[in-house]
Amino acid sequence: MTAADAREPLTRSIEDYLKAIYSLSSPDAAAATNDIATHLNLTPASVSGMIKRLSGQGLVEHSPYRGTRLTHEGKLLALRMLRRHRLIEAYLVAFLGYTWDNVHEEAERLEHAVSDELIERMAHALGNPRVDPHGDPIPDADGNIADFIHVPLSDVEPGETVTIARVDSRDEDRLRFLAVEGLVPGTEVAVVDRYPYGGPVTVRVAGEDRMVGRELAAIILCSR
Amino acid sequence: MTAADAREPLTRSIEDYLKAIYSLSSPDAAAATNDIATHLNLTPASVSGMIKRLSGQGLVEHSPYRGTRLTHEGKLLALRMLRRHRLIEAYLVAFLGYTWDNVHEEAERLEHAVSDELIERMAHALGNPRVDPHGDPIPDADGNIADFIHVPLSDVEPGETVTIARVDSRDEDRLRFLAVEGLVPGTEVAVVDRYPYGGPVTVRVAGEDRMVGRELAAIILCSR
DNA sequence: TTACAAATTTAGTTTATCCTAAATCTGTGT
DNA sequence: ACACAGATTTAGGATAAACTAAATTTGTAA
Repeated sequence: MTAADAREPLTRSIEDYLKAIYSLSSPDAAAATNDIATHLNLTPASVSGMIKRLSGQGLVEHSPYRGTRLTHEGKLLALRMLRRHRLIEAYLVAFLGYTWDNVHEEAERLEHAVSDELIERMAHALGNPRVDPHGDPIPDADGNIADFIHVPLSDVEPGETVTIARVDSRDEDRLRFLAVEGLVPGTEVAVVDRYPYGGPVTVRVAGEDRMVGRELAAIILCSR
Repeated sequence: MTAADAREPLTRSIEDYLKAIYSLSSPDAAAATNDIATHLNLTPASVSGMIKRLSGQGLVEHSPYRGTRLTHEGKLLALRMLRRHRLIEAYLVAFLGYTWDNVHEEAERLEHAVSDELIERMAHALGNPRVDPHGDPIPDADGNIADFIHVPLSDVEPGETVTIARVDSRDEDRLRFLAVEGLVPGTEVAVVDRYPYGGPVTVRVAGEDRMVGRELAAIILCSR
């Protein structure tokens, strides 16, 4: 049984549920109904109803009151959506003048409308990138996704030099601010100092010292 | 009252109805319910119901049993969809390796998902083309559409030389055949002979004589 | 002019997806 | 051990957009 088997058509709504459940569950924890509802801006009651249907379609496993996790098939479909979303973002930034702070919404709509063929053509035009403009890994067409190990900038010890690999936020204001500060994936930063108790981190970027608040430092993921 | 005024959100289905009514009506003739149904692959009863709703939204005018035509606002929205569809087709062919015979379906889905911003970015990347890969005129962002005057190849007199401007078909097989024969927009053809009673037309293309059946000749629109 | 076939509309359902309100479960703190 | 807050599910609707079947209108052919 693979994701390519015959199955009822995926609606936009189902695709969104699968993505949400993917991002809210982990190998050890199932996704909570309430969290899914918050993530999708729906009421918990609506989510309960839909999960019953997804479960009937074999896309999720649901233990009442305990949470929901994706089946293998559901996970493949979720990864397919992730691939679409991230490739679309990469394409829009590379070829159509979008910036990393304004691609999310566009990709959110397009990911439901593009064909597999178009996605693969975009991937080809981009040279099969491994990450999107935020540094998020792009699953391959078979649903394999790289599992990079990153450290939040807020956890890097003073004295260390790291490279920004990924920024974990879709908030337009934060992303614009980070771009202005030069804190984007690929940039090398040296941690100069770190104030205790949630204080800011001082980093040296392109020869200049900058202070980065803990809230931001926590979403800037780095590789050593 | 312009199309930019506050109005309920356009659903995919409404957008499709507006396009269908646009293409099935003319200044003098309203679109027939049955024809809309055929065009959209729905039952006439469904169309009747939806037309009532569109009428309530001020997008169409409906005289029961006599047909439906677009209001000014409805027409602007239909032209907006046409612009989207045709620019998407042009973009996919120019930048992503699509061919004129396989872009239609992809554009049909994307046209409902793209933002105005993306459309204008694609238009810019293309250099604001006036026609799509089939030679269909692309409305501008204000809803103005060129009204080219063309002659079907089947009506061109032997001895005349014309340029193919537009091909009025979305059928993949026909389009592929025409591409192989070199009968695409921009090509100059000389009509050598024309057999009576619906017989084929003989044309000279790129130094070679070809026979074109009337069915095809009728959808090949030419300018003199 | 009438009678009928074709076109259209109305009436009544269906399915997907959402909602609110009410009922039920679960784990934690005393 | 148990009571309660918070999480979840169930029950009962609403709306959008289809459908089928039945009723109605229209134009045309005899």
